[in-house]
Amino acid sequence: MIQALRGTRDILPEEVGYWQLIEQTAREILTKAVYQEIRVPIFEQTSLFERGIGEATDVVGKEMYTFTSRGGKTSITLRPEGTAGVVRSYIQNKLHAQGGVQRLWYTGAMFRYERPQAGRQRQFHQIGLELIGSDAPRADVEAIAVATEILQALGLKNLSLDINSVGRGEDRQKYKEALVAYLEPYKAELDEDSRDRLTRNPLRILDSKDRKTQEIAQDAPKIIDSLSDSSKRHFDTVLNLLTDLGIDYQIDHCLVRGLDYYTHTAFEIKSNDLGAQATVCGGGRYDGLVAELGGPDTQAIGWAMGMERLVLLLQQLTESPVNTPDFYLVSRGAVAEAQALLLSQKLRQTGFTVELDLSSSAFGKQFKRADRSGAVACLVLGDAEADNKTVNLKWLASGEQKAIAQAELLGMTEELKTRIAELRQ
RNA sequence: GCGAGCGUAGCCAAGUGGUUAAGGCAGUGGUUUGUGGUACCACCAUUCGCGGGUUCGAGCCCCGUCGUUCGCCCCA
Repeated sequence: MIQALRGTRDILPEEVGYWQLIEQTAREILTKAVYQEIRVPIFEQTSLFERGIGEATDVVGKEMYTFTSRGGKTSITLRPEGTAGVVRSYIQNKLHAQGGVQRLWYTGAMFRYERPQAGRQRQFHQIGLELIGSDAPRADVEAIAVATEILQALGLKNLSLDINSVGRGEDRQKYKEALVAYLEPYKAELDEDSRDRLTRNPLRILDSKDRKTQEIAQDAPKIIDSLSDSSKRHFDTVLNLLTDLGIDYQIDHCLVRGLDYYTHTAFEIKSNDLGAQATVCGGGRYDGLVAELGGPDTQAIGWAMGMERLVLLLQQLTESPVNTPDFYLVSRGAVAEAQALLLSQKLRQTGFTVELDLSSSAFGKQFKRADRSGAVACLVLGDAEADNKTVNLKWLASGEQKAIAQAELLGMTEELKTRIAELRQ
């Protein structure tokens, strides 16, 4: 038997309602904030991610699905995240020439070669937002606010917003030096990974889960103290505006995100109800990325949410929304079955959901299936009804039924809709 | 890449070396060939992920392998 590859999975009908709910909710809120959907390719030239995300990052270093195109010349990579592709498109299509800011959002599959675990897969799905062309602190807060609105609209609880500023390039360089200077004397006591990172990517040491390393990191210099005045002012303004909007946050001095392009604001929204992979939404400002990828000097901020993780949370809260029919059509006998088929189509055209039993089996069997389908009402068509063009309308909850002309049934749409809506309560 | 747990039917499972592999859900047929939800009856794994080994005998023990889950790393 051929199975789905490790780290990929099927989203079956019983689960897909959650996905549709998330997509629909996000789409509504994003649309109200006048974000426009953008759809970009699922694979790109490898160098886009190498330059955009950073060669030293884990994502680029060991997690990308990279292959050579058939011609043998181009190195191609399945996108491991959404921002790089959107920014490439922004530059290539000269969206900056339209002036002002671009408010964009996207959704789709991302790919990273990692060991699967709870809330982590090799093919996973994100919904993300990019607000390109503003360096205003209000942009940071708008982006975060839209994220929290979506999460709130989904009814998710126990979420917390962690935020930090990683400053701009110069700030970070200065901080890196201070941090390395502080850590150097403790080198022997750090865990192995952190020792490696001392030269390669010292900021990430702050994030280590090793006990001893955490203790040492506690007293390390804070990045905030290395920020320039303007960077500090930006961060303070963002925090004040969050407070104005009533959005709670914790400053996490150790929050350093794994992609190189982040500047200034970095944030994560986490849940207590997930396993080790607790981040539901992550993002930040990326003021240097557009220029780095060959576009004009342009500031921007964005985030991405992990759809699988949202689904995990929703599953804890609600039953999967299911599509149950208004009518289940029971029929038997050649003429009756043909009429039932036609009737099902006409009912659909007037706005009902209709399931047609295709079995020709005994009425008893068909009623049993009608029950299981969760239908509100049954329409019964046998030889007798077929002869005089009637149909038996049976309300399944009460068992009440009556014969009615097919033409008449099709004319009482509003009355039926009201009745069905009542019975669905 | 590293560590730990788990693989018995479509799903949930009992079973810890000794004849025929419990049970439940779902499914199919029937009691009931023009009326469902309840009830009752029947059917539904020659086989326990796969390969090898130990043994008179293996779902059960051992080795390998594949899959899966959780964790490390990293991130959504």
